[in-house]
Amino acid sequence: MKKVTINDIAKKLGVTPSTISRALADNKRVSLKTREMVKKVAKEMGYQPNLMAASLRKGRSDLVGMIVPRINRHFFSNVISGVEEILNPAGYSLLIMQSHEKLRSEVKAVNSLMQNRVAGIITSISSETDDFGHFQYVVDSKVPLVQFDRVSKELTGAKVVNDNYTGAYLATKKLLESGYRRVAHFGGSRLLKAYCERRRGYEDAVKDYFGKVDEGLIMEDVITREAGYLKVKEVAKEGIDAVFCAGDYSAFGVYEGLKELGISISKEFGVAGFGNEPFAEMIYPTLSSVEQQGSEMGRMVARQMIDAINGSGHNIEIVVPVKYIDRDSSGKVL
Amino acid sequence: MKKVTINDIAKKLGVTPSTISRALADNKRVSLKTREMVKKVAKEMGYQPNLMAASLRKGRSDLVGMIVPRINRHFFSNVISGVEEILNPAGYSLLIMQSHEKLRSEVKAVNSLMQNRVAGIITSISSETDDFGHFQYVVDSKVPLVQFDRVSKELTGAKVVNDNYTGAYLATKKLLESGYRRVAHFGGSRLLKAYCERRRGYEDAVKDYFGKVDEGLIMEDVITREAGYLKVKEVAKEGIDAVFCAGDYSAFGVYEGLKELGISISKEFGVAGFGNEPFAEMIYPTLSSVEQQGSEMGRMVARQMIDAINGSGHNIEIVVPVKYIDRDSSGKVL
DNA sequence: CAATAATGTGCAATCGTTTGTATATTTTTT
DNA sequence: AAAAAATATACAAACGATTGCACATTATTG
Repeated sequence: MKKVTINDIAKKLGVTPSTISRALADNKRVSLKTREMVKKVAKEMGYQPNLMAASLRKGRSDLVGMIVPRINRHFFSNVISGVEEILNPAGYSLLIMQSHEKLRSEVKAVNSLMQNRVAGIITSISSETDDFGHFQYVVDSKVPLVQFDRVSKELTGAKVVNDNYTGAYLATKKLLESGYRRVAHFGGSRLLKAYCERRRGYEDAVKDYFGKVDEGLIMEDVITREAGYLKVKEVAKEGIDAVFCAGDYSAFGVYEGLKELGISISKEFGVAGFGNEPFAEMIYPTLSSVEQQGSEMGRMVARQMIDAINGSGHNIEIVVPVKYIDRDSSGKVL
Repeated sequence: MKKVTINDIAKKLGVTPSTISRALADNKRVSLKTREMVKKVAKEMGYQPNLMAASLRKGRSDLVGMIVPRINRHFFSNVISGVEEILNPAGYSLLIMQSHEKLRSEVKAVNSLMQNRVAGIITSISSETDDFGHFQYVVDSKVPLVQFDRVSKELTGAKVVNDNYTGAYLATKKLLESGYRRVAHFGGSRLLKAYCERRRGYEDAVKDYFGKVDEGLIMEDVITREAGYLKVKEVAKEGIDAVFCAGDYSAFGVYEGLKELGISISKEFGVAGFGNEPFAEMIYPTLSSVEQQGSEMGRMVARQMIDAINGSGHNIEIVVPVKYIDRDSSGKVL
């Protein structure tokens, strides 16, 4: 079963390949009659265009590359899903690679994508990345680069980020309004802007309530379940009665620590997380958290990419709203 | 900044493009000296091979297509991750599409991948798919097809599935050994083999224990959280004292139902799930479940694909072992 | 030293499209 | 009815690599 090409169709119809090509592309330069005939015959013959040939000739492909730290992370897989949702109907296919948070892998991925002559690259930068040469190369090559979540200001092109600030602000505010008085913050790495923003949201909420922030209540790099567990056991006895965690996993660690200490979550100690992992509403008590709307973010990212490919790209930072989800862990009413 | 081609390198070195091509491919027909020189200059000039041109000429690309129902499902994203882990170092890139459980999308995805002349297609069939013409077309086109998890015997090529049977058997067996006497089964669709296998595992475990199976204890299509919740409220009063669910989500629904009914999980009523979702060890009491080892499965799938691409593909079904994880929900010792 | 083999490189066609320009045909305008 | 404009199709050169075959040079052999 040999692959049928436009030349085969041309031969069968007694016209030239160029006419076939134009007919299939609905070019008005070929008569409507011919166009219909060509399409009919093409379908009959089971013609499948060879996108590689087309891309080679056109100088760009219909592939969009995407590099994320890990595919199997709730947030990232949601973004991917959203991107795909928009990109596919627009005629693009997604080439996905993961960096595993390693700069080396990221560089390799970029090269691989560039060799495939992708129409653009979407990425959320690895946490290890401190040199942006590989991405700068993308930009210099005039290949659209759209960043999301973990973005670098050093690189031009569209950026799409969550409204980490507001999410953190709202989560913290609710803890304060529920009556907790010494609300701590378990943050992430200061190197990642997302965490800085969450911290800022926390600080401003506290400031707006008390007029000042107690720096002693802020702990950095407490982002894993284990870290949350250890840290809360360390500080819970020091008069702290609530914590806003920069991630749901550390919040769950806090749950474990508190249970071990015999401290009642919600009644005696408020907790809020960030990310709204699926388990947030399944644990007891249910965990207040901030939903990141990954799919929505992915859709925005995809739209930016399409614009950029079409030459109407903007060098802007888009902030996607987040949703604070109030559950039992942050209300004293339990 | 114009893209540099092998012709540019050839011109600079005063040789022909063919020599460059061979040198870069480490062909012994060009002298070691020349090869090294070419590579050095290529690097200096920032040469990035054009994979589309190469693929066009060679008649096949280094892209592997993958179609899954949903990217953002824990299990699938793990498989993708595993596939990528093996395929990338081997020089292949992954083109991912989701079917959203729709036949139409699946067909579109297949066409899109075929047009991109992928070297092979990996897929887990949509639950809606009852016609396999699109995949048969892939097989007929001699494009390797590797199926996983949701496979069809109608299609030739490697298949990789979980040992659903054993996982279900072990989970059920543990419930019986813990002393529960009327163990029900909340299963999935009979159309999907995976669920049939889980049911079979349940049945055999019960048979081995009691000598016979009470068909009345088996409920089909109870796979969502909502369904589990409703069903357990309906049947818990009928003397049932445990349930093996074909999925963790329905198991969680069972938790909700039981809590509402005031029935103590584990002490009075045993529960086991399937899938080992992240929340399984975070809920109270922790949920016994069967881990599917998605990444491992992905790695196996990728290896099968590489074999198939290299012409040494087997038309076999590989069974990947699962891991029963015993937690509190299925022991009366709580 | 002639004949043969081995080695390294060049030539040119090819993969399947796209597209600028040319040409042939038809239609419209004056 | 001749000139101009519009329409439809053909021609041929790309795009950037790969590869069978030919050729030239050097090394090996009898």
